[in-house]
Amino acid sequence: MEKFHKSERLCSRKTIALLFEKGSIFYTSLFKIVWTAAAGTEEYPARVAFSIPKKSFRKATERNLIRRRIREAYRKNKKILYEALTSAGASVAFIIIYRGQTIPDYLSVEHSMTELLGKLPAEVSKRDSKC
RNA sequence: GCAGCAGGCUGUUCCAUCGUCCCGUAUCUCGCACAGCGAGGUCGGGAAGGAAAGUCCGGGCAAUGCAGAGCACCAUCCUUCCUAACGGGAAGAUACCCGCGAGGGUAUGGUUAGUGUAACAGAAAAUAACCGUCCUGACGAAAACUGUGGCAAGGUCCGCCUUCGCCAAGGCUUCGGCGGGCAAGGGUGAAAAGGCGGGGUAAGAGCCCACCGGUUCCUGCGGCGACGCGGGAUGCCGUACACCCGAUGGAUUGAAAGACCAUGUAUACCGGCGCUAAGGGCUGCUCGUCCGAUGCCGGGGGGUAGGUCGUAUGAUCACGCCAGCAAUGUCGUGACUAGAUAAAUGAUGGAACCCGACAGAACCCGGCUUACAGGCCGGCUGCAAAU
Repeated sequence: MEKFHKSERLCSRKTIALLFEKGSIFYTSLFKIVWTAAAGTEEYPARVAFSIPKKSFRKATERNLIRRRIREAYRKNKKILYEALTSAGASVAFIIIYRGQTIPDYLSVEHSMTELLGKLPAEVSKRDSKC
């Protein structure tokens, strides 16, 4: 199923603040990702939040449109991430921040999203091996 | 028909699949401490705007706080009405400006009192004088004219008369600079010393007079009123803005307000001792008055994360009747119309057309302002044509 529950989203303001303080960062063509390893007690292996900077997009309608497209792309493709994470036995919390300066169409968002979701488990295992 | 004026309404639609938030006294499954609660599914219903925006006014709601006096500050300012209230709205008043017109825009408490300012231009922005105009002034120059007196020559009826003649002083004219009068005309300006005509004068001027416009006072009628239409007297009269004077209003914070539950620890709060200095107390300052840090002792409840309420039945919306020019109000009937809390409307495929503007709720209302593709409705004006 391609649902998107509340428990899959990042809801706590405290963990978001913590992420920006201590999280690891990597980039894809459209996004900046801030992530950290999670406790692993949750129902789902990942919790996510989306952010579009107010600096680039002054109008609320524009930010809404971009966030909805990103979220839709995540919802449709999250199973790639989930499979990789459950097989590795890891769980993460992360924020996707949009980097572009123009409003993207859905196809380019989806393309960049699959790139991101492939990259994130690799980053996680890379850090695990370091430690 | 074309061009325009003011106003009102509207703000892409449909189908399929997947997904988000909320609601349900619909239903199924699972868990637990099992008349219940929680999680998930299925079914049904609902899910952004006319400006949701700017946060510019006015309220509601909430917390804190409030002896008083003086001075200052800010906002508002024609009238009547509407409204919970407003700096908003409706209907009007007066003046000026724009438009052929339908109409539109701007201004508005008081002050013939006082003070200040008035860019640029202009002579001058208020004890006016550049050009101009005049000489009731003195002086100089010029040449023509005029009469008077004297001289000369000539004539003579011996009274005087005549002269392109000469001299003297004057008149008049013109010019020059000096001095003075004037506020008519010109030009400048947002604004130029009430307007216009006559008398008057050297020339002029409210200097005087008639009419007109205004000021102040008295007064009749109409209007709830701002005011309007008149009558009488007075007097000779600049404009704008600010200060000024008056009336009314002004506590602060803002839903991250605030209330509660649960959890179990920095120190709010109270009392005493001590200290009385900073500081705080309804916009600011001063006076006055009240409180009063730190420290010590005792009492005592709270930080952070989470949840519930606040939080959507309201100055609500729709329709109708009545009252009113209208804003709006009374009454009746019906409706329930987003409620999130890192924050909900999207994606994909297809179809239609005029190919979709400005733009996203965050405590809630009433306004104002700003942004905006297009479409619809009736009313009115001008022009053209027809009758």
